[in-house]
Amino acid sequence: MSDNVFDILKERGLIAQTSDDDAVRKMLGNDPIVFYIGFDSTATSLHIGSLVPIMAMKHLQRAGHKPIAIVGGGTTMVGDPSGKAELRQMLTEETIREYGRQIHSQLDRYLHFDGKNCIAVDNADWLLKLNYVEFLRDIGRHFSVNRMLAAEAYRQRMEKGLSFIEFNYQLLQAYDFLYLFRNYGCTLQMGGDDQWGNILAGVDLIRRVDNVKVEAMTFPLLTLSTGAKMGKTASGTVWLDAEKFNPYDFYQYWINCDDRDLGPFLKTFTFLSMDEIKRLESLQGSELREAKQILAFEATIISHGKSAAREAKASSEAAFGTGGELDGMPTTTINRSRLEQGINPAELFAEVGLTGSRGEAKRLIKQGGLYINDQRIDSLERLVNENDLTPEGILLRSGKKKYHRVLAK
RNA sequence: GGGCAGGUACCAAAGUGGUCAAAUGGGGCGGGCUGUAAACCCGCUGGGGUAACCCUUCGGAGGUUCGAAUCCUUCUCUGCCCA
Repeated sequence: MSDNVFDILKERGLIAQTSDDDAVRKMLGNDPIVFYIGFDSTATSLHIGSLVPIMAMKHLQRAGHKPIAIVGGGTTMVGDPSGKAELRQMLTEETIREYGRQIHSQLDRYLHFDGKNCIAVDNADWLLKLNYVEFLRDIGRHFSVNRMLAAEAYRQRMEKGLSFIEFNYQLLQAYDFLYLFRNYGCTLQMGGDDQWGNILAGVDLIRRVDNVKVEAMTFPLLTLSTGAKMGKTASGTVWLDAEKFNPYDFYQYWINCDDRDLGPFLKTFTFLSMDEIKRLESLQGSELREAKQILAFEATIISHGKSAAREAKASSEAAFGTGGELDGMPTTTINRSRLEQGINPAELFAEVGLTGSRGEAKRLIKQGGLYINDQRIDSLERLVNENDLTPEGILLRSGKKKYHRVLAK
């Protein structure tokens, strides 16, 4: 098999479209190139959806190419209408900066910015300085409104309405590419397939103003076999930040994936060899659990490191099988005196976040959905007290698989 | 700027003075069956309370009324048509 990273991405199903397959393959097979992906600063943390571009960047990085990550302070101020049903909430400049800082440090964990072979830039640095009229004359004139309106991304929005600010997003993203091309020699932009239009706009722009052919590549948008969008669970969005989304829960997210998603997930979210992946995919029935454990372990290592992954794995095994330590389990420590008095379980479950409210906890108790140390709570009268305290603490469970450990001090 | 139609819970969408914490569908959650999977069946789905009941919610703010998601005023946002 070829060691051209293009072929690796292709084999893993990570390529949706390119501007020119042969040209892209050739450029990736030769000397190191500079490429970029943009990340919006719309939240304090990236979520699992950003993992696809991150993995792709890592693949190219491993092959010796030089990544640039744009943390999009400038473009975020405008807001990308692609794939959005309506105008999204406008964030203040200050908020966007703060989000950008956090996202920058997260990306750093994956990519290790060194300021030279791997850098992060904020497009606010150049976009905010643009002069409006000058920009219109130099850049705006290269964009055909007719053509933009024909694009799927905008056509959808013709129904719901599209504000002028959003309509400009594409110009700014195209300009980013031009800027990076001129200042960093960046010749390839990648992104999710929903970005195809925006990315191509940049390719076109560079061809028109600098008469150079640069390239574009997009990744397929991962949807689950159930049709749902990836990355939502009962505990909310699957964030990449360990503070916002516990590594144990992260591990469980992968364990709980649908059988049908296993193969694509292994290819996309781990660096396992294709041979190994083929072996895992061929497993049948309950053996698939083993494959899911490997998926979960590998994916957790990439995002949270080896020791967190080990803890998560051990806790998962402790909760669902035999043996293993519970140390990676989300844990809350409470005052021993409260146990001595006895705690209303509804209160405790709500407090540790296993249920959204006491009312919900009570409902679940009535439905037989809450457990203490794997024993169903069968009465609203029951209190949690010292007798429930095991050497491992008290293991609370909501439903089949949401666990939380309580320690007393 | 003018005219019209709208803003209801996570989403979509009923409701047009009390019987509305608000139909229905989706989603989500719990139970059963399983493999920590899918499909399927049953149940739940604002907060507090064992309960009676209390509190908060129908774009925002005022008002009418014994009583408002429902009527009035005003503000605001969105869509459509005209300019």
